[in-house]
Amino acid sequence: MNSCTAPLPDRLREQIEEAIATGRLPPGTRLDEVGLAAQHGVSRTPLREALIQLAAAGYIERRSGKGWEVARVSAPRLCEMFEVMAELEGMAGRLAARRADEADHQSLLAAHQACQAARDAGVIEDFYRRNEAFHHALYAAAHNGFLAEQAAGLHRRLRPFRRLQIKMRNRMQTSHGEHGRILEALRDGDGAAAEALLRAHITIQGDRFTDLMALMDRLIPPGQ
Amino acid sequence: MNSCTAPLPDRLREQIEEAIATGRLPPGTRLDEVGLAAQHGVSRTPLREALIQLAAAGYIERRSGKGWEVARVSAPRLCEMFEVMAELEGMAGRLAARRADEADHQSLLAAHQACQAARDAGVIEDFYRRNEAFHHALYAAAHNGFLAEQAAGLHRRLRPFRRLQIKMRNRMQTSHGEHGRILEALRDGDGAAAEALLRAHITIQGDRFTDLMALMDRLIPPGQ
DNA sequence: TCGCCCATTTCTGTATACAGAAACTAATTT
DNA sequence: AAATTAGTTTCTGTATACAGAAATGGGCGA
Repeated sequence: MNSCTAPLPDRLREQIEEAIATGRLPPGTRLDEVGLAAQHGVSRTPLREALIQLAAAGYIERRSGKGWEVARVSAPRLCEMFEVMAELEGMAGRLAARRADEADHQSLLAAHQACQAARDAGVIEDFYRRNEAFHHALYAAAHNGFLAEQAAGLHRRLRPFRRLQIKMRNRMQTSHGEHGRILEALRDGDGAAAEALLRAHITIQGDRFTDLMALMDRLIPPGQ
Repeated sequence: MNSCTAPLPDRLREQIEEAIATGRLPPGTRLDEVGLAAQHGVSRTPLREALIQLAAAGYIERRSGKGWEVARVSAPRLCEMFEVMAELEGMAGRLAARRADEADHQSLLAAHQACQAARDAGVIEDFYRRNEAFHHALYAAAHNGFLAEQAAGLHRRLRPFRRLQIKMRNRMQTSHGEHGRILEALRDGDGAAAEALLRAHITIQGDRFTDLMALMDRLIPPGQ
């Protein structure tokens, strides 16, 4: 069990983050230090470190003296986060259009084709992972390491919601089509087009907004 | 001494962050847990919590098993961070231009006039603080809480470098002038103009880039 | 004189102990 | 019967203890 060499707190953080992302720990869940520690077979010290890091990333919140709870992401808050995500993606596209080298274009194309394969196979989970890889390739192509970190972090934090989104009917189809047009713009070195396409690709609007709001109810527990 | 009611780790974090920002703990400084704990009169536990939070925010880095050290911000890295900062500021401006209400405009004007007073008095430290307040007013006017948090965090992290910048000759003058033009664009509801002005206001280019690079040498210790 | 190896020491990572605060329960009073 | 309060219990925040790893320094050998 302890064969993994990664630091203990990091592993705990990943496990808890995964539990939050998959909904096993829904928003508002109270996190008990002793309970979680016992559950993971460690003492409170490394577990606390994991919780502190999760709180710093915004996954959980600490109510002073009252313990930790999984962050409740309100609908307006979620819109705000997607709005920032759209901006970062657009920025990455704009920069990638003029900075991407041949290797970057290759990575993007490979990721795009992997998405296509998953779409054709109809395996949502595969498409979901490869879609993430596509966006990471984009961040790399922008050649701004700090932007890549920030964008990847926010992308990761929005994971559970995107997961819901992508299950919507035809979302795989339309998403893949948008990726294709983005690739074209990048190939043409058209930064403005890439930026606009990526903003639109991320932005929640119209039906997709309503869909997401409807789906959010499934994530938020009845209490409060 | 212990009259403050803020949680102990938060106070430690602020103090250490301040020490890093002011250069009392220059990049590359090794941070010793027992030493810092003794120095602050606390045990290692709350101090470790502060260090974990600082690491999460990027102020310090942990080399597994080898302790902590103040993050070395390379010149390219710094450019990347300013590039993202420029994007966030531009975004805030674009949003503020169409979302700001009368109270927001009042806050911005008040902050602007406070800057003007500090500029006329020639007190750099005052101008520095009020400049920060101006930008915070801008974030608030954008009416995106998440953006405000992200922008404020990055702004804070770039503090030491902006501090150096602002000491440059005439920087107070030009900065204040730019603020004035930004206010006009916001008043006119001209989002594109506000975005462009704020991008340019933040972006490091030309002489300012060279200035900053020259000044960075004063921050980076001789070692390595 | 330079390099290598071993012992010592320091420091990190983790576990545990303890005090104080918060939450919960139950009993008593209005 | 409902509300309030006292007692109990649980949990957080902090301190301390301990083991293992890394860094340091001295001594020995080439």
